[in-house]
Amino acid sequence: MGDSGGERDRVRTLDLLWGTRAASGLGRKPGLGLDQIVAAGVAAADDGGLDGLSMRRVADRLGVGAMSLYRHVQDKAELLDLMVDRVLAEVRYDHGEGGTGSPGGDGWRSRLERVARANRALYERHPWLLARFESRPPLGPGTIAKYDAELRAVDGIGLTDVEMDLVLTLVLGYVRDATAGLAAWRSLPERSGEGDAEWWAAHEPHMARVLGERFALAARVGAAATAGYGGLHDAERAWEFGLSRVLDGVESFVGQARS
Amino acid sequence: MGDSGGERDRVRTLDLLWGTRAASGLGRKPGLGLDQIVAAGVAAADDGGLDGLSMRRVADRLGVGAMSLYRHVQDKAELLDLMVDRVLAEVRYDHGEGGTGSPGGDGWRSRLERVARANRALYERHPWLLARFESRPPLGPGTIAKYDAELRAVDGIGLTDVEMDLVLTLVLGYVRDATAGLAAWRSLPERSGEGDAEWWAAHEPHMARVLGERFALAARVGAAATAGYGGLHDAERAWEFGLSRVLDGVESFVGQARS
DNA sequence: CATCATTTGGGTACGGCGTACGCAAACTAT
DNA sequence: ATAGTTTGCGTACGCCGTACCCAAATGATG
Repeated sequence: MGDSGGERDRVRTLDLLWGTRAASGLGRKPGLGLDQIVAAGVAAADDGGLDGLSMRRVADRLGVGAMSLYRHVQDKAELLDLMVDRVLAEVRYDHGEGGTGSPGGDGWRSRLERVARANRALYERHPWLLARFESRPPLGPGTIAKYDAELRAVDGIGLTDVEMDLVLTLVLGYVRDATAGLAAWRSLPERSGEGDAEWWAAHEPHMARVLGERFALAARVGAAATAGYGGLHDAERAWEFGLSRVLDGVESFVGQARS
Repeated sequence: MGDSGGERDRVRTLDLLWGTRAASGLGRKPGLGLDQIVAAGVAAADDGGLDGLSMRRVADRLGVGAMSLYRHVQDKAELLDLMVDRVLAEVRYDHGEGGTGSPGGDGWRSRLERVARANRALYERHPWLLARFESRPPLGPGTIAKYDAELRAVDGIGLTDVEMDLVLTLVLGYVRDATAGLAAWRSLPERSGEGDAEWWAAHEPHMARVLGERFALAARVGAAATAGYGGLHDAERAWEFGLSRVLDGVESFVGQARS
């Protein structure tokens, strides 16, 4: 989503993120603050999605002209970067130290699980974050604070620094993908106005023809997977299943890394 | 990426996908085929990305007017759905039956790994697929053929139908997310024209201030994670690490499901 | 062959987008 | 009072998806 062809100043974006501006004091006083713009952007994206987010719409929300935003922001892409860092700052943890286990710290699994669920909640609060996955936003205070807090979940359990990062990347990646799957599944019936039953009814004639021929396995498993408990419940089950599996994979790794 | 607010006929899209059209034979002969349009769309997206994909551009590639496409396709969104199904049809497998292990079939892990690598190759051939993750496209022949072939990797190893689907969803989800991470990491220096060194140089002054204060852990681990072997090699390592971890998680599940 | 119904190709146009450019207003320093 | 600097924003340009409509091409019917 498109910052391709971008030639904008990344260092200036960092200054914006960390609040390091010159602010010479001269000239007309700004009646419009960067924080308000970013907040309006987040609000606009929260209801309306990334598609509904336009510079004019953000400006309307603030009661200013569209071009006024460009006095504080270089690009729409830069505004999006600032928005990301702002919502990442919302995440808070307070996993102190131990959890279930011994004082050496064996509650890492429950801590990682808490990290996963917090991230899922974040994505559900701001679904447009899911569509920003392909660009690596600059490291702002919100991004780093979140990273720092989440590293604490896997700190001191016998992993090297690189391994801690690898584990965290894996878990966060799983959460993003699984949450995207949940959101897509949830938005499907609402978009076409059909329930799950009608959706399958529309697909069935095509499935039936193909069932006895080449794709018998797909037809059988697909039916079982979606018709089992009803669409939404199934997506929830997939979330729990995947999370357990990922944590199992981490657990076997942590076990042998400690050896 | 917007098909929000879509009210288009999904059944007609299915007919297009499976080649079930009326084709009354009357009227002017079509000088433009649906296949050519979809192929041109894929080609346009391959070089230029999803941002660069516009109806006018696809039409130019075919030497026709932009509005001519709408005789064969309802929407841009429908064209995208057709494009997705077409590229999914590219994936081919020939995992016969056994692999490394006993005739009962214990080569599932290598088969799943082959599935994962094939999907990564697919995403690298068509990076725009990564940005289409949030919409669940209709089940066309390419989608189902791929699903069927991939289910074969986990068929007959003691899992229920639902569990087979869950495992496959988990692995494919990991591949998508990890590949997106690789792509984002790769595109970062090319976008700003900087190498990894300059990127860190730009971030360093801000990191330094924060290092001793609140986010010491993040600063230490972040530096270790990215500076270890150089950016790109690290991303490759993250891919292998995550894949092994996911497969480990599946393995422990398969083991206890067989009990 | 003439006529009509039907289907395809595509030109024009509309509303929305990101944003380059330039000017008027507001403010500080002199 | 004047100059210099910064902010707000109106206008305009080139993109985009696509609604609408008409001309060209073809099969069916007389």
